[in-house]
Amino acid sequence: MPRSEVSNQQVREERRQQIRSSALRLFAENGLAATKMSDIAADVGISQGLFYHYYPSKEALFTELIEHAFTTLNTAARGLEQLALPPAEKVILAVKELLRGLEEHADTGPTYLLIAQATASAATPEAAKAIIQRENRTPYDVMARIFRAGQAEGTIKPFDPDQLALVFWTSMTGLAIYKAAHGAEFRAPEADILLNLFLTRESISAPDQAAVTP
Amino acid sequence: MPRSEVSNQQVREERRQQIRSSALRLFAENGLAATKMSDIAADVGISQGLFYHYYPSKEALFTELIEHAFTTLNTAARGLEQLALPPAEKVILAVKELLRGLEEHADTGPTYLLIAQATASAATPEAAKAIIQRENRTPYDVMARIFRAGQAEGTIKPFDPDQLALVFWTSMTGLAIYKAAHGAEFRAPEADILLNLFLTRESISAPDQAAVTP
DNA sequence: GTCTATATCCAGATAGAC
DNA sequence: GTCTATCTGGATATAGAC
Repeated sequence: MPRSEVSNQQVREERRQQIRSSALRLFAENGLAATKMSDIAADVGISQGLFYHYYPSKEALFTELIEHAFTTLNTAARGLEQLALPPAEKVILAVKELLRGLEEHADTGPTYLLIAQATASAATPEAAKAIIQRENRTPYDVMARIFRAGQAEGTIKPFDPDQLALVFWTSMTGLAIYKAAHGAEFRAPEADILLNLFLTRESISAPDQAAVTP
Repeated sequence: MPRSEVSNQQVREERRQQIRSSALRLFAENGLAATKMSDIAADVGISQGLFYHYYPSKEALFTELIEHAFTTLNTAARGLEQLALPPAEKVILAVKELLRGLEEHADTGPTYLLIAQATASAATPEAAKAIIQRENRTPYDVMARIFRAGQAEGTIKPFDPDQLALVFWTSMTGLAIYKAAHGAEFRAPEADILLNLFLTRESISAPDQAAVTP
């Protein structure tokens, strides 16, 4: 295979990546319908026509982004579950990584937002809905299992593990929305605040009483 | 004033109320751009043309809904703050009322969602943005003051009150999104789970260890 | 007040030159 | 691969009859 062909494929995939990167942020902030092709093209720095050499339609791009988002999220969730750590440590790691991602990594917030929006909206393309239907429960199930294991050890608070998982993920979604709304001003809360939701006193995260300024 | 004129005005305001009620739910679920005039008209049960006898445009309706949403929310927040109750009791009341509203009252979830979406999206009409700019901080400020007062009494956990307020409201937003996505299946989490975020052990909400099923 | 029919506009997608 | 110009469909908003 001549060098030029390899290079062409590389260039093509890079362009697609540029498009996904711009579109992820725009879709997450404004939704599918309110994001215009002209917005995406302008953000990438290409003409509107050229977009269609990389994706057949706006909906196809959106659907591919949903698939990417779930792959990222569910791979991370399953990886977390299989780490050789006690359950409470997995929760600590998850909260810290998610909050750090929200604050530092440009794609983390948009990824959750895209999923949250697409799940809630009736206007989501059918192909994307099918992916959501298939992949949606994994993060909740993984966290519920980790919470249940921690309760057996006494390190996780004795609430219904499904409800704890619900609160865990909806808190992250809520923070992602807030970040989308407030942008650069956003500072993620201390991990200890959220960890107090889940961990018992016996675990490491008791708040420091001396930190209060009356 | 003849009876018919009074009646006419009443009917007119009722119609506007019907329109707002339908539109609130549709805008909250799908966003401004993805909600078509035909959707709203069909949901209300009127023709598309008739809508324009009650509102001059889709954006004007959206803006009025944003104004209503903030009036409701901020009136409730200020009312809570002025109750003759200890701070911890205000927090308990707020969490329970919000969770109950989310589960039982059709407008509660959409109200938070509409605000969250409109705040995050660049496609929000300018008139609505102005309202958001003016009203947005009130709920956060109110909760932060209540938390601070509770910390002085030792009933609220000694974390940064602004961060506690952030977690408080973003949790509610996240739950509202989840409810929009999952509809009838949604069951709000136990208030005690969220209250554990805020209240110290000295307050009433220690989890019941016996409730765990190992 | 209410509907049907229609004008206008704009966004998604295509065609064809370079 | 990339752009400009254009087609087409559909959504907002208006006009006019009842």
